[in-house]
Amino acid sequence: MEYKLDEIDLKILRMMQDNARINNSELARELGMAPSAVLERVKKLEQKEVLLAYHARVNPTAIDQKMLSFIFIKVDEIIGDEETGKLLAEIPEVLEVHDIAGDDGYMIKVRTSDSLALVSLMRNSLSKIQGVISTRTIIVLQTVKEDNKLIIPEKLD
Amino acid sequence: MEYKLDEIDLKILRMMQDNARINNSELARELGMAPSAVLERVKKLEQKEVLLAYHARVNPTAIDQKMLSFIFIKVDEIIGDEETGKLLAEIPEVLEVHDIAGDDGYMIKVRTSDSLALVSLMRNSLSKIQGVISTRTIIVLQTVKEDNKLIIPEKLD
DNA sequence: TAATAAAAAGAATTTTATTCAGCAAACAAA
DNA sequence: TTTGTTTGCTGAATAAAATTCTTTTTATTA
Repeated sequence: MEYKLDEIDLKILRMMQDNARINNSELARELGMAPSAVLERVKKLEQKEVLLAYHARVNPTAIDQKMLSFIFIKVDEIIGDEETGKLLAEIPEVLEVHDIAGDDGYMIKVRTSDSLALVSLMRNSLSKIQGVISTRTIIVLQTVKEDNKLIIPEKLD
Repeated sequence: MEYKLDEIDLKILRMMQDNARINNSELARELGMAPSAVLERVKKLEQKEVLLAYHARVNPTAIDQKMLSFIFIKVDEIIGDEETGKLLAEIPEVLEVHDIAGDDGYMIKVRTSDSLALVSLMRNSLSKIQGVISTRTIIVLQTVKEDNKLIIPEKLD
């Protein structure tokens, strides 16, 4: 399942990360390669799960999801901790689920329309999940940056 | 600058969020509309900043960015707090910067290759930013979910 | 070095993007 | 209501891109 990325692959990743809707011909032009060759590389990158998905980033305020919060969730270790994470991930308002070090268990990222919706999510969804002992909520007042663009190196050794 | 989204817009957003590389003809087919009409809508959504960007999601492990952490950053309130957020956002390893409630100041999301790189980032970049008083780091052991897909409603009132 | 495999180029064909004219519904103002 | 205006759609024409396949080149390795 190993796959070594060369400079061309990394360039492709960089361009696709910046603009996932760039067309194949444009990619090929920028790389100085034939479109067919580039297409093959892209398909291979998808197949090897280097390129995981292409997402449009939607403005949350435009669809009335003005509230962002992070919630630390302490989990009963005796209950299946693995399972708890999966259940959290199934909640649509939950955008991210991270298993964290320390005794907190999980940290999740949640978007809701407002604080009322957050409270009802916690009451109706979170608290019903097996193994959830307690929660601590961090309220985001303002987001300064939120592109999840990774640093793509020039080359990998 | 207001813009009310109808059901068709919301369908477009949903499809684009799921697969940003869907082509315009396919969109049109699914919507039962002419490609030209759909194209116009997409352009308008971009122009109105409802569609903010299109990102390829790259597998972090494939490019050797195995470590994920969140850092709480306490900021001297007397120094320009606004400014501090911007400076944090400029660090490429910093994927997200959130201004949070309470006395912590900011919470940032950081990806590095390993813990060494994290430490050096904190020493070389974070600590040099004006106004940063202290930091508290949360280490992510494992990520269960990390698509930042919002809930797109059927309709908006 | 010859054989084999992998990657790229190039060409042909299908599909898509893009532009634009024309039409109809919605809207606003008189 | 009437008129003029705007908005959003269709449909057609053309340019551009995607996709497939064959050939060629480059790398790999036995």
